[in-house]
Amino acid sequence: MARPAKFTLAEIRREALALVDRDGLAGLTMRGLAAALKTGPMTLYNYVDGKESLEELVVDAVASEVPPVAVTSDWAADLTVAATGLWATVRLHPAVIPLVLTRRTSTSASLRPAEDIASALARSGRTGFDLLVAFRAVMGFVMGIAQAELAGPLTSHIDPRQEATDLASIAGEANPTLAQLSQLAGEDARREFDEGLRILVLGLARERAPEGGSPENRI
Amino acid sequence: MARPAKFTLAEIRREALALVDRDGLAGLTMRGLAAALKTGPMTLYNYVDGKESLEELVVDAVASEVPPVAVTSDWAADLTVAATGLWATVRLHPAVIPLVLTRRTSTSASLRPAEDIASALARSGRTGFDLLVAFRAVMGFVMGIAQAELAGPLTSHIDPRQEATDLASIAGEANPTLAQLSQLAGEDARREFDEGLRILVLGLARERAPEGGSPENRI
DNA sequence: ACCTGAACACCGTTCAAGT
DNA sequence: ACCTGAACACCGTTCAAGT
Repeated sequence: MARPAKFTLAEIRREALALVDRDGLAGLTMRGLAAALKTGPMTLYNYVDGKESLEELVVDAVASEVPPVAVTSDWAADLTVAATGLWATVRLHPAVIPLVLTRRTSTSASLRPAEDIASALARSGRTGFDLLVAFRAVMGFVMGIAQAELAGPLTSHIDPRQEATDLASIAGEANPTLAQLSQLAGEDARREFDEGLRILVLGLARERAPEGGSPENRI
Repeated sequence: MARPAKFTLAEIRREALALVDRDGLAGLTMRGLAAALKTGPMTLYNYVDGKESLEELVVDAVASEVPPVAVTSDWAADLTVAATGLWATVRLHPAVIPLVLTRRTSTSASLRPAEDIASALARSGRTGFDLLVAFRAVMGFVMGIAQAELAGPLTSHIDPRQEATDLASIAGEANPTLAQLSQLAGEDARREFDEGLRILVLGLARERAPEGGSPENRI
C-alpha cells in the first residue's frame, strides 16, 4: 500500500506466481516468499496488506496472461476464443485455479477475461437475466472443467484406504460408469474442452437463433 | 484407521461438517475439532490419518446428503434431477464447495452423485469419449456455477483498495458488461441454475438426437 | 489396543523499534 | 517514509509415554 524502494510490486507478483507454480499453493507463504526474495517476512507487508492480498496478486498475475480477444461480427466465434484463452491460461498455472475459483475480491484488470466472455455473449443479443444465465453457464463450465482436470471424480485414485488400487475394479462395482470414463480421462484434455464448449455454445446458439447464429444486435 | 471406542467415525464426521458450516473452511482444524469434541487434538488421529483425511470425511458427509436419483426412461429428465440434486445439496454447505472441487481422493460413496450424472448421460446413448465430454461439461457446469455464486466475477466488490465502493461505477468503466450483470446476480440463484442447465441439456440433446431427446440404448 | 500430553517445526501478523 | 527483528497466537504432526 506504500511505494517503497527495495522491490517493485511487479517483482513480488512475479516471484509469488513462480513460487506457486513451483511449490503449489501450499508453498505460497509470506515467510516463504520473503525467503525467496531474500528478506525478512515483515518486509512484504510494505507491499501487500497480508496473505489475502498476496493471493489476489497471484490471481492478477495469471489473469494478465490471458490473451486479449478481438471483437468480430461472429459472437459465437469470439466467445469460443475468449473461453479457450482463459482455459488455456489457467491450465498453465494449475495450482492457481483454486485461488481464482475462491477469490471474493478482484482487480478490475483481473476481471477482463470474464468481461470478454460476457461481452461476446451480449453480442448474441442477450440482455438482463438471459445474459446473466449464459455468462454463468460459460464461466462455470470453463473454470469447473479446468479444476475438474486436476481434481475430480475421474482423477486417478479412489481413497487409498480402501484396500485395492485399481480404480476400475474398485469404484467399478459401485460406480461402473465412472470406472469406464476414468480410463479415457485426461488423454486429450484439449479435445475434451473443445467438444464440451462446442456443446454449450450449440445450446446457446440454438436457444437464441433457431436459424443460424449470426449476431443480432448490441445492448 | 482403528476402531476405538471414545467416538464413532460418524460422530466425528457430523461434528466436522457442523464446524465447517458454522465457522467456514478456515475453522476446520484438527485442534478446533478436537476442542469441539472436548478432547485433545491427538485423539483425532485414532480416527483419521490427518487433516487431508478429515477433509475427505467432510466431503463424504455432504455427498451422502445428495438425494438418490430414480432411473426413468427419460435420460434428460434424470440428468436434470441428478444435477439439480447435487447443486442444491452443495449449496446447503457452501464452505465445503472448495473442498469438493479440490479433493483428489474420494470414497466410492462420495462418487455416487457423479455416477448418477454419468449414468444418465450414458443412457442418452453416448459412449467413450463423447460420454466423457458430456460428463465433464455437466460436472464442470454444476460445480463451477455453485462456486461462482460464492466467489466469482459477479460477487460483490472490486478490490477495496481501489478507492471507490460502487462496483457498477468502478468495474463499469473497464468492464461494462460485468457491471451490468452484477446488479442482477444472485437475485434468483435457483432460476440461474435451472436456465443454465436447460441450455446445456439443450445442447446435449440437440447434438445427440436431432429429433427429440428420448433414450436410445444403454451401454 | 487405544489414548494423549509435550514438543517440534512451521504459519500469519502485531508491536515496537530501528533508519 | 520505509524497513524489520522479536514475540504472540495459532497450526499439523511426531514422539514418547501412558492405560
